[in-house]
Amino acid sequence: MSTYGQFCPVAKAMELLDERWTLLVVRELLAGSTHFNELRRGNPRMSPALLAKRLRTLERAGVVRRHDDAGRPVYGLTAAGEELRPVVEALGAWGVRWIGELGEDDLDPHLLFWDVRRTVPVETWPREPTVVEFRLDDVERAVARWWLLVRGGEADLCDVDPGLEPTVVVRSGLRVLTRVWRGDTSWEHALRSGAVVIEGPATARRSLPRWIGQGDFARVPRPAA
Amino acid sequence: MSTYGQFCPVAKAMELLDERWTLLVVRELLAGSTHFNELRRGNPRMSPALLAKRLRTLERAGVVRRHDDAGRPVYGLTAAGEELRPVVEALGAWGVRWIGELGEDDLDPHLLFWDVRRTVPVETWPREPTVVEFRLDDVERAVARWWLLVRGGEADLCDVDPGLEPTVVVRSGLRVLTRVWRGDTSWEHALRSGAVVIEGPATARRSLPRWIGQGDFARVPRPAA
DNA sequence: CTGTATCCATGGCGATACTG
DNA sequence: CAGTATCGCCATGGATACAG
Repeated sequence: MSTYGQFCPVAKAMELLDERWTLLVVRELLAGSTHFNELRRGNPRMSPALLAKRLRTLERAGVVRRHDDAGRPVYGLTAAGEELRPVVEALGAWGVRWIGELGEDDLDPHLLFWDVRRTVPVETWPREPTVVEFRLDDVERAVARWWLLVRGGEADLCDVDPGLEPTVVVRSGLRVLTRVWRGDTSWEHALRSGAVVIEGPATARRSLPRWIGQGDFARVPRPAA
Repeated sequence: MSTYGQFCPVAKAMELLDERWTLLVVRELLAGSTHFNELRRGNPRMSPALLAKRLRTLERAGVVRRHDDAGRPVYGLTAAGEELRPVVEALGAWGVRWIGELGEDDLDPHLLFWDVRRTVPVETWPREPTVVEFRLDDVERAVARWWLLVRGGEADLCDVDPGLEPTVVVRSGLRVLTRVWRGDTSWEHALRSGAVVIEGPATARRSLPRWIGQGDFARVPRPAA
């Protein structure tokens, strides 16, 4: 962690927080991840060594607290860490407004559905077990099919067929689905244009946009221009 | 600018903003600096080459706009740049609350008085030209004496004797004065303890804390512990 | 005053493999 | 599952000098 040689609170904060990946680890903790491999899943391109290093730095800084739960390490935010929420929210709100273009490299089905799974409003789903199958038509076959399974108030994500008949099937391109999730476009618009197609019983088809919802920053209003 | 391979708005924002110095340049622009050397003054440890590079990156990203004013380059924030104010404010508020300890290396009289000069509430000062001399007793002589000169609604900073009789003289250590400025301690407490001493006519002595005031993040409440 | 040009050292970090 | 260990590259950025 290198220094700026400034007493300014912004500079002191950035000495810790401007290191690569640091704030994305905090974002994962704010989103509720607690175990090492959960944090890895939220940041798949981060090497485990680097994640371990960042966690220790954050712990030393008083942002993260690590404790053991029956021998298993658990990471959580301290009060100081929890107070980074406004920082992360301000960054996300700014990012969704002003960094709209996504490169091919920014698209990742695993990250998308991982985020969907943990954000999905399960309370709006039917009481009976419900399976939504996603079929991405513009990615390699190995990552083209995903299943979101909601039952008993819990959401599960599978990348292999869970063997249950899907209630609805969603056919889409990865980019479009990602843009809908970010709120760059609406479910309504994506469906009307045919970029996203939902197959299944009429009521389920109509309900699906509300079942899935959108990501945390989707409701941030966009610049007029 | 390296990438994270994530569509998350926080990640997209950080691809731009987590590069070293970037947000401190934005901070300076938010504070009103417009010329290259003003930006350097606010970040004296940044090399000019790097500042130029950051400005160009920010320009490409649509955060900074550069235009010429009678042949002289002027930098300013776009709408996107101006909207980084909440981000910088959230970072500063967090930093002043949770990164309280300042190393010796964080103390810099030039940065301190540069910040004082541009923040000072000139409207509270007397109408007649007023000079405050600062004498730092714990730094090398070359940077131990500073003069803040307010007249005609303008504040000027000198590091050499301006030749005007000072209205008040403030004697202090650099660390204490920095802590008062950041709001880590109050003027009242610093004066009562004798860590800061004000010399001059009684009315001016009593007025000085309000003349100088405190830095932008000083009023952020601190953690109870 | 507003930057460029050049050089160089460092260490950050990505990749991979491996261990308790 | 939860990390260490090791390696090596190359980009970052610090320092300095210089130019329009």
